[in-house]
Amino acid sequence: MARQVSSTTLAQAVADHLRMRIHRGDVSPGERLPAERELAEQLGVARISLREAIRQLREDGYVEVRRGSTGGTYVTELHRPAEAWRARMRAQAGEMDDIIDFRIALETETAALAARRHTAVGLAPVREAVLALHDVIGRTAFRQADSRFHVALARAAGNERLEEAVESARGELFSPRDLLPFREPVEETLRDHQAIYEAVAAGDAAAASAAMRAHLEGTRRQLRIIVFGAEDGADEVAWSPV
Amino acid sequence: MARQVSSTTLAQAVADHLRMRIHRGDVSPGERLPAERELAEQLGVARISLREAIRQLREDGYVEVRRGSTGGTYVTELHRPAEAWRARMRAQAGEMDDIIDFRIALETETAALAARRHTAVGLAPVREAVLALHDVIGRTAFRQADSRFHVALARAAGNERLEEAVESARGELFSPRDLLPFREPVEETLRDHQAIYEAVAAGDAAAASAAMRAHLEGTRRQLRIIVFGAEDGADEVAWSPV
DNA sequence: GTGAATGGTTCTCGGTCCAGACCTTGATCG
DNA sequence: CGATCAAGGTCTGGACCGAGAACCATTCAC
Repeated sequence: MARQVSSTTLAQAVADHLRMRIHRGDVSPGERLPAERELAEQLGVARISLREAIRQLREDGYVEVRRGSTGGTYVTELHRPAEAWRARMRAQAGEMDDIIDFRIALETETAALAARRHTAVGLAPVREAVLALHDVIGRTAFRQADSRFHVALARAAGNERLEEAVESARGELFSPRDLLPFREPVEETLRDHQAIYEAVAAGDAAAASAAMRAHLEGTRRQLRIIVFGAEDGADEVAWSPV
Repeated sequence: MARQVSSTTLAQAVADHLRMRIHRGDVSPGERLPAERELAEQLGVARISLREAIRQLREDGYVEVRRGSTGGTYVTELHRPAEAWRARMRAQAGEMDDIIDFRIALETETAALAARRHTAVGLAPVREAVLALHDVIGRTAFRQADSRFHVALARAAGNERLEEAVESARGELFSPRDLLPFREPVEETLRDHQAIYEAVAAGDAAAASAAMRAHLEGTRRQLRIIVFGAEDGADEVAWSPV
């Protein structure tokens, strides 16, 4: 009966939104955000609120601001936020697993729903995202193709609540993959996405769900290596799909 | 790139919080909320913000306010909100199924996690909630015991994100069960809860997940009858657990 | 050097929120 | 019957936030 309730300031909401978009890879290191006046209008907020949000992101090392005619708000290489994220995951041991478990809950069922409701038109973006991963050059394109796949699949499932929750949960993980050597995750991700797509396209809900679970358990292993530096406890993953 | 971002007023947040608590059955028809000054302090907001929230709830027919020494804010019989909810679900056909599908995603995995992590101490509240349903007299007690079970199970799963999401999704459904004849849902719910509890206590994640799915599909059937008045399309439920 | 595009700053108006004081209502008890 | 008390109802002053608009400062291309 005693939980605290609070509202969010607009600047905070904008900062969260932008941070999530950076985490998800919608905008990548080196890229420039739209000009303040323009972005404020796009988001439907006053410029001063957007500026306060940018100030927060700058303090956390997500963006750098330059003035002048080629100026603007540029996304950094994200070294500092990535390291801060890693430190936080190390400090609060269970949190990373909780996020992954949450994603498993959402995305296995998302894959199953997409398989049951699959339509050619709904699956087209999913297929494109799978193909895009083949031609990927560089981390930026990799992260964007990866994100596109999961979001497209959520949309194909046709459930707005699931789609929003998937996007939100994905925003809590992100960038530290850039700290990994590059070849392996791409190949593994490519293989997993392919398998999920095929199961969904075949209308096999159980297989789609199982493939998604396997994919996310693979993500968990990767993140464990990144965060903790060694592959400990990687065998407790072997329980059968529910 | 063009999504709108917005903040919430504190009064709106408080109203949503209280409405959800009523939906979930934490406070039942006829019960009195704490005095305004007291409740405002509990929630950590100014009295004027709480009053604005109560004004909203009063307009929607959730509460009645009486003055004097036995006065206070009383929860109504909820006839009007229940009817409004039903009308909304009829108008937006897919929404009810989306909410149920969302709950299935969250709660099947919650049950599986609880089964894998089961500890005697964590399961005690779940067991109590199952037993409470045996002794239930009246709708109020039924709804509270039902709610207690799901929340206790989410807590036993030990994942805060899942727990919050489960509570939030449950807040979107609720009360219309009171419009049903009373005996059947109790017996069905009792049987389902018992099955879920036994699977969790046995550490059988797959069985717990399947039992939860069956329970929620049963809920879907009940709600279909309540909202649409007939049992249509009740057979498309028969696909096997994933 | 000039122009254009950008971020930086300041002002005003209205809305939100808080804290506190005070008023009104209605049940109850001496 | 009247006093009391616990509850909701109302008002005020001040702090802060958000929207909108105008203007300042910096940088770069030409």
